Amino acid sequence: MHPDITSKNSIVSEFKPLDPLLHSQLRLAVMSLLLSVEEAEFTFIKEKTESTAGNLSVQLDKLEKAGYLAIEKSFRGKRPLTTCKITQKGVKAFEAYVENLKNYIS
Amino acid sequence: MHPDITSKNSIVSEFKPLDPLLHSQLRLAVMSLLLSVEEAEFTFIKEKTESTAGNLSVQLDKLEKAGYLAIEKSFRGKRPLTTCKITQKGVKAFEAYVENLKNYIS
DNA sequence: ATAGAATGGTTTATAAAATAAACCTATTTA
DNA sequence: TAAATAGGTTTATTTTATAAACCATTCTAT
Repeated sequence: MHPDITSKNSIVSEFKPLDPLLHSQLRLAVMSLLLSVEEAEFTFIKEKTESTAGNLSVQLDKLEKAGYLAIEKSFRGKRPLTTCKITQKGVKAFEAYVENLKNYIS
Repeated sequence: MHPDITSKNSIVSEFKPLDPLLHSQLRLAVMSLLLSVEEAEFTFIKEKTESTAGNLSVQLDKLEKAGYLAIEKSFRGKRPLTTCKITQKGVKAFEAYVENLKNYIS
């Protein structure tokens, strides 16, 4: 990792792009939550993030499609149960996001 | 500031809403930049943030309308010159944003 | 047994945002 | 004097975020 020497700039770490998938309040909250618990049910996430079911459903889909979450659908007794876990890819992405973000807020 | 005791929650600082005006890559970069230099020209900001003029123009307007920036239009020689400063309100908002954000990323 | 409420979501529609493209006026350069 | 450059603004387009409506099943109370 040698320093960045371009015609424009000799300093690294200006404002690097922030992963748009993570730069969203609800998705970021979901990822943050799942980093701390490693597994959570839909309704639990919904309560903790104070989101609506519809919004959460959409955002979980996006995170899953990006490979940041693994989502399992099963049943608890007779009722549907959606369980979410963060993936290693998700952890990496989150960490990178935080690193980049620091250059904006420090 | 006593602890938050509601029917829902006895813990403060879950995921507080993030000021949508600041939770935007370009606007956040602009604010960050202006916090460090306290005054900057349009073209300087444009270069540092690697934004297009159109996008920057729109975002500066929003920040000004929110009272986060003071924008002065003048001339340097014969050419138009737009100069931007962060306001106290802007500083406060930025600080609050960062405080809230920390609960998401720590 | 059955009407109504609750659970656990998904799908679709709407509003808001971000971004890019097109444009404008004046100025400088060839 | 035509073309390029500076310094932007305005408008149009694409993405996002969010809310509203919906769906299937399951409980609950009568």
